[in-house]
Amino acid sequence: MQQNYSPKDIEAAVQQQWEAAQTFRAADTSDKPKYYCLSMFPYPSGKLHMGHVRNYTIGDVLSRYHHMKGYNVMQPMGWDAFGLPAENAAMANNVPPAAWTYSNIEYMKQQLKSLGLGVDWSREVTTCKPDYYRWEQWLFTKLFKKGVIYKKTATVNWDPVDNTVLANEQVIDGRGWRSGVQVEKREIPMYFFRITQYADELLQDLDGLSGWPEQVKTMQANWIGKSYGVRFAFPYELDGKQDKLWVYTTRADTIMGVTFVAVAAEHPLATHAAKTNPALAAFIEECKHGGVAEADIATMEKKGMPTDIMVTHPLTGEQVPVWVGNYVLMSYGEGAVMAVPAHDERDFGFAKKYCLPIKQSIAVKGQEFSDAAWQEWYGDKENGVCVNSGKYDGLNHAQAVDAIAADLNAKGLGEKKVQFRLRDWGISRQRYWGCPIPIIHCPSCGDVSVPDDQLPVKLPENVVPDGAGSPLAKMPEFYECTCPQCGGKARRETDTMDTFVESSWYYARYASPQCDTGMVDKVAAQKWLPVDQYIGGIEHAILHLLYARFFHKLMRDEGLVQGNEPFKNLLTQGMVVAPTFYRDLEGGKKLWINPADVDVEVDAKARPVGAKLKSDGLPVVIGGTEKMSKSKNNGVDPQAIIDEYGADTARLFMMFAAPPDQQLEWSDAGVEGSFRFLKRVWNFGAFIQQIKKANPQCDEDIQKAAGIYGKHIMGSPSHYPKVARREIHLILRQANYDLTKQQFNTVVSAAMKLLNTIGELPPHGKEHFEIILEGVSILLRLLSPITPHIAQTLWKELGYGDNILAASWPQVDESALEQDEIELVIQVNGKLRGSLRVAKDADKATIEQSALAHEAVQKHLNGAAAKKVVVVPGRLVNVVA
RNA sequence: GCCGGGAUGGCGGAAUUGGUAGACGCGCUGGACUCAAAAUCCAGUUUCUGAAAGGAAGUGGGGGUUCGAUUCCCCCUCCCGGCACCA
Repeated sequence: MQQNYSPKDIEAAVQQQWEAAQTFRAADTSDKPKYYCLSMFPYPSGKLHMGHVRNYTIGDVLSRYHHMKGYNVMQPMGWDAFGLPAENAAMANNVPPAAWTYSNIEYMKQQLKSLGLGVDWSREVTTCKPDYYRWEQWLFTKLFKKGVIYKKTATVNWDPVDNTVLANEQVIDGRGWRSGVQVEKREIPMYFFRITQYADELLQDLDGLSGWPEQVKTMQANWIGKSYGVRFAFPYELDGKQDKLWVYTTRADTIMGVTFVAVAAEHPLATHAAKTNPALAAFIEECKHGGVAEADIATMEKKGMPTDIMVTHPLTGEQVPVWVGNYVLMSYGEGAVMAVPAHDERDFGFAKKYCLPIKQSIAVKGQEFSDAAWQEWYGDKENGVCVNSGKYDGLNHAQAVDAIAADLNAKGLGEKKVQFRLRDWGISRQRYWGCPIPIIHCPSCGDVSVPDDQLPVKLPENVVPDGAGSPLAKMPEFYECTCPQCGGKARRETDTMDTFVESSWYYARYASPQCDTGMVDKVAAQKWLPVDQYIGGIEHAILHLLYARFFHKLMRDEGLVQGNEPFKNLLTQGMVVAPTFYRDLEGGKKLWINPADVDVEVDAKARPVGAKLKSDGLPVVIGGTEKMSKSKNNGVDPQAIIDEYGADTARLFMMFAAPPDQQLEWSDAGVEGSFRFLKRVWNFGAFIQQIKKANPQCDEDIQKAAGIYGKHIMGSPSHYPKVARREIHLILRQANYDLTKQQFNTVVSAAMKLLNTIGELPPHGKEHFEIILEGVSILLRLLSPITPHIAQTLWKELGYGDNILAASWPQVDESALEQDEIELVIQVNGKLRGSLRVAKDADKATIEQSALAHEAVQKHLNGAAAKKVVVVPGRLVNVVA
């Protein structure tokens, strides 16, 4: 065993042992219970970032912990390989996305291996390879025939200069990122997954996901947004024809307060009115400008313009004006809304702006209705009752909705309706680097899905896109084809699928990654699914996780998988953040400087007072602490950390710096602290080995061997063996408890305390030495999932066994925890005033008496009698003066 | 704007879920070792007050419940994630 801790040597050696022994091959047949541990697979962007390191370390810790607990663990890895960045890189470097992607995968795979992850690489999955996406195409054709996939138009961001559809990310302040020109909304045909058909099930099944964080379930439930309301119509006559304008509302009780109706710019009524109204036509044109992102639409200034169309209020018969509003979305609900300024915040603002009438129809007892008071109770569902509402006066929310829905129903103008906020999932993308949609457009047969025997529809891999629409649409050799039904000339669909489709089912593919007879091997899927533990960033809380849950249900309904949910337990990890530094440049721009190139100056109390660039010694501005990103140049390259300190240090720091679900702040000093701890572990191991080389059966030899080192490694001989052993097992108990909570930062704390404790017990003789050996064996096993290389090396070197992964997980010896006397805290009026030692089984009366007799209590009572004494067994006594 | 989180010493964080606030680590200060530095080890380190013993304040801000609140309730501020074509 080397005297000095050299992670480079031991990590490479241990990784070779694992590889040679195929330690992490997951057995399809095993007597042990299975544990499928899945981390969200990476997008192969080029190199690993800290977020990856954090994600995969958490997964590896859980995998190794369960391995040692006796589970048959499967931890697979793969590549979410289709996506927009590959096209951007292709354009920048003139390399086909395929070549760029494959070379990134090659490099990142080496990086993942150097982290020492216990991954079963024989199950690797790459989504841009035909053997993967062919099954996605196969499922598409099944669902298309079933009607779960259908075609309709949808609104996209259109760049009128580059003539291309833009992703929301490519729209900056309403302008195309390359052209700089204002983007427009455009309607194009797309294929949709009918996810709304599963809305109720997706909502209800959240209740069964006890292993998911509440916040994620709440977000998903709100996203699905089930609401109970009323769909009803305003009849109208236009050009001599009778028609109805439909709206949906959850506040039918306010229907008597309607003073106008607002429709989307794309609504047929708006289009009709604009024909004879140039100003309105111009406004509608203006509404087309800007992106489609909901956040932009929700925060933009609410604007509107009247049409000359009037519709009839379904209950009062009054004439109500129709306005066009830029905040009404055609794609949501009916594309039209009733407006009740008195009882809706947005309508109120709109009515004030355009001087539209405000008609109160709800009142809250004891409260005056006025503009000033308005915000307090305008929409009060709980306490409000109808007023100025004729026959509905005095009814509360629920009663009024019932009565109004019944009356609308009787007139044939409406009914109660459950509605979801969730919209169907549009998956067509006008991009090259994605999975081709397996549809053929035939002039006589229409849209025909590609037959099984013609799958996969392969994506050509040698193409460099040019940023002006999909290159596939310019490749006759790709799109020219014959109709599978009539054999006539036809055109292949050139759109590709949303990359969320690939990531919605990869977890199932890992069960049988090489299966070439189906999407999954049903037996293997049944064995491994559901995923026992899924780990990934909180940013995926809604979209990815909802789509994957939806896909699981689709696959279930195809008979491919069993069970209703794909992920039993979910851990959402926080982001990795770092400080930012910059200098102001001309034109308001900023030059972002990497933290590694900056020296921070601190005052006597270690508060940062300024920062200087290392290279020129001149000041830089200290920015905020933000998510590591290229744009803020505050990323720390994990490879540099691994090269300098080793994977174990990187992993240890990641686990120690913050609980897994919270944001993690990068700190160079913290990394050094982690490294220091591992050095101390190593040095202590070397020390123990020295003693063991003497005769460990003999007290004198142990003492002599300890003497060789001059002194024991740390601390003073302050501990009696019984106290030390109790401490060791108390620490272990805490660590085991924290592991069940998946709170790894305190598990690391426990390991540090453990080393401190055993380091303070000098090996003066056999009894002490045996406790130290027990403590070391617990320490190494606690560390093993987190820092596997050093733990394995010391485990073997110190003669505990050949393979620490085969060792059992340490158990608390309850008998070591027992003690005769316990210490109670004494409070007076809830404030700490002293402590009291009592027998562990002392009764309340005795404790009360001793507490009242306590010097500090006497002092604070100042001669008066205690009003009350609260005794919390095993914890404290509170005397109320 | 809507939905979901978060805020505790100079810093990252802990507090077994209503019972000793600040575990563990970083940083800083002092000391040992050294010709010196690094490394390592030892001691101290919430703030104010005090020579000390002690006392007081204190978990983003304001209110409330309780013998007792970082923890529960109400209101507010700031920061972060998501918002359907980034992944």
